[in-house]
Amino acid sequence: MRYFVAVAEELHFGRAATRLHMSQPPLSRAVKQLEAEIGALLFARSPTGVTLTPVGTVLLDEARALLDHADRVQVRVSAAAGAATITIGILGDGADPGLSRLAAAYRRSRPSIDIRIRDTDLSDPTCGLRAGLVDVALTRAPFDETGLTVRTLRTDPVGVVLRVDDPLARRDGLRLAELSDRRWFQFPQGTDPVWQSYWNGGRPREGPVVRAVQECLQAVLWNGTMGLAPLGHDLPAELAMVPLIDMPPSRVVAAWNKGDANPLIRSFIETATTAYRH
Amino acid sequence: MRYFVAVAEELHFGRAATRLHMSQPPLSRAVKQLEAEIGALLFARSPTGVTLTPVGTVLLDEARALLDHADRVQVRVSAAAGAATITIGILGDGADPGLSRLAAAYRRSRPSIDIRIRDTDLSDPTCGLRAGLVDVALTRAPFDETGLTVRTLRTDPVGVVLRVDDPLARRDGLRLAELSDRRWFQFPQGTDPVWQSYWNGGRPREGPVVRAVQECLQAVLWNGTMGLAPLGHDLPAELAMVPLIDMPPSRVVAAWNKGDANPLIRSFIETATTAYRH
DNA sequence: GGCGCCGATACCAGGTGGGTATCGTTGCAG
DNA sequence: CTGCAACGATACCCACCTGGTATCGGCGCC
Repeated sequence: MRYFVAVAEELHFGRAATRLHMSQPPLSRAVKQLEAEIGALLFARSPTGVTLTPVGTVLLDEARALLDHADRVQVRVSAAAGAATITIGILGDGADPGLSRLAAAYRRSRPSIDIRIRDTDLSDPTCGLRAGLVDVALTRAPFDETGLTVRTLRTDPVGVVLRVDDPLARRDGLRLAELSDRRWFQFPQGTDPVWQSYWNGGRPREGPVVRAVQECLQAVLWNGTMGLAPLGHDLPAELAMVPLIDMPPSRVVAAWNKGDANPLIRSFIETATTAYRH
Repeated sequence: MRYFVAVAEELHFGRAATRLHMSQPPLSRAVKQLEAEIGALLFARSPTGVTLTPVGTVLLDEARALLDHADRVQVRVSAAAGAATITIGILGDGADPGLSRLAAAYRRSRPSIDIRIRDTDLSDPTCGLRAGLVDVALTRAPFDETGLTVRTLRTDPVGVVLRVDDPLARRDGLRLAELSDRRWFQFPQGTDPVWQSYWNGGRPREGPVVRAVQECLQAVLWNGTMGLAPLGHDLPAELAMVPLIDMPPSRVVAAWNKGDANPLIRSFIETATTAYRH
C-alpha cells in the first residue's frame, strides 16, 4: 500500500522507487501484484505518463487513511510502551554540520525518544555497531558491510592534507601516484581492512598510528606525514588541502545491523536521509 | 497483528494457532517479533496461562480497530473494482451434502460475487486447478499436491462397494488383502498417480476404465468389479458398502494454486472451513 | 530513422515465514 | 515425591517472496 501511494503521488515508477529507496522493477511488480489482488488496474500506463484509474483514485484515498491509521497506532502503542532509547554512534570527526541539524530534526519529530550519542575513534568505522554498542552508526564508507545495512547520505570528494610549506600544497589537483613516497598515518591493529586500505590509497604504508582526527592533523604538522580527508574539513592555518583526482569519493553513511527489530531505527534513518538532503 | 489479536482473544498459543490454521512455534515467534518491535512484552506468560500486559491491552484495542479499517478498505475497493468471479471445481461426485450448504453460505456472505461451478470427471482430482480452469477445487485427497495449497475439510472412512449378493457383502469389516483377487476399476491414462494408487488400494489392478461415479456403480453392478468409496455415499438397493479396516481415510479438501492472488479464494476457503464444521 | 526514456520481463540471491521435532518448566496425580 | 501431561520456547529446515541487476520493448522526439 505504501508503494502504491508513492507511485500514485509521483505518477512515475522510477521516481517513486527512488523515494522508497528501492529499484524500479520490484516496485512495478509489487504494484502489479496489488492490482491482481484487487482484480482491477490501478494505473493507466502510457509511454507518455502514468495516470490513476477510477479504482486507483478510490484506493488512494482509502490507502492514505489506512496508512495514517497505522502510523497513529504505532505512535500510541509506542507511547504506552514507555520511553525508548536510540544510541547513535559517530566517528571522532563529530564536526560534520549535517549532524546537529539531524539531531535537532529527530528530537523535534520524536520528542519522547531518548537519544544517546557515542563518539568513537577512527579505528572502528562502524562505531561498535556489531558489538551492539550503538543502534545506528553515522560514519563514512567504505568498510566491511557484511551483516549491516548501509544507506548513503552524502558523498564528498577526498583530498590530501599537507603543510602549507609543502611543495605540493599549491597544486590544485593531485594523483595518488604522486604521493607514493610519503609517510601515511596508520590505524591501530585490528582496524577494518577495507577502511584502512581506502584511507591508505589502496596499499599498506609506513607511518605513525592515529586514533582521532586531531591526531591525524598533529601527525601532518609534526611528523612529515601526509593524510587524506574529505574536502570541506576545517583546517588550521598551517595546513592545506589539495583535491585528489583519482581517489573514489568518500560517502557519509548511516549503518545499522541487518534485521535489527528496534523500530526507532527506521524513523531515525528517514529523518537522517531528509536532513542530509538539506 | 492478526496473529496477536488471535492470541489475545484465545489467551492460549496453541488454540490461537489452530484458529489461524498454522502451528504453534511460528506463532510464538511472530508474537515475539512484534514484542521486539514495540519494545515491550505484550503477554505475561505463566505456565498456568497467558495474560495481556497493559501494553498488550492498548494494542488489542488499536489492532482491532486497524484490522477493521483494513477490512473495510478491502470491501470498498473491491466494490469499486466491480463484480468479481470465482470458479469452483467439484468432482463428478457432486452429491456431497456439505456442498449445497457451502454454496448458500458463500452467496449469503458475498452476494455480489459471481460463483461458477465446474463439474469434472474422476480422472483429475484437482478439477483443472493447474490448468487455471478453476480457482478452487473442492475434491478428495490424496493427489499430487506440488504447487497447490490444500486444506482438509472433513475425513471419511473408506469402504468397498459390492453387490448385495456378494459373499463378502454381509461382513461388517474387511481388509485390503481379502480383496486382492478382485477386479478394480481404473482411471484413464494420465490420471494423477497418487490418486490412482490410493483408490486402487496401493497396487496396479485390472479392470474397466471409469470417469464418473455413475460409471463406477455400473461397473460394480454389471462387470463383476468392486470399488472403493467413502462411507456415507448413497447407493442403489442392489449395492452394499463394507468398511475397510486398513485403508487410510479419505479427506474432503479444498485446494488452490499456491500463491494465487485472487482475494476471493481466501474468503471462500474461510467459508468452506466453517460450513464443513457444521 | 535512430536514440533515449520508461515501464516490463527474466533471472538470481538472501531473508522471512512457514513446517517438524524436541526441550524445559510447572502443575497435578498417584 | 515422582512421573506425567500440558504448554510455550528453541533448534533446525525448506520453500517462497522480496529486492537486486541486466535487459527488453514500445513509443516519443529530435
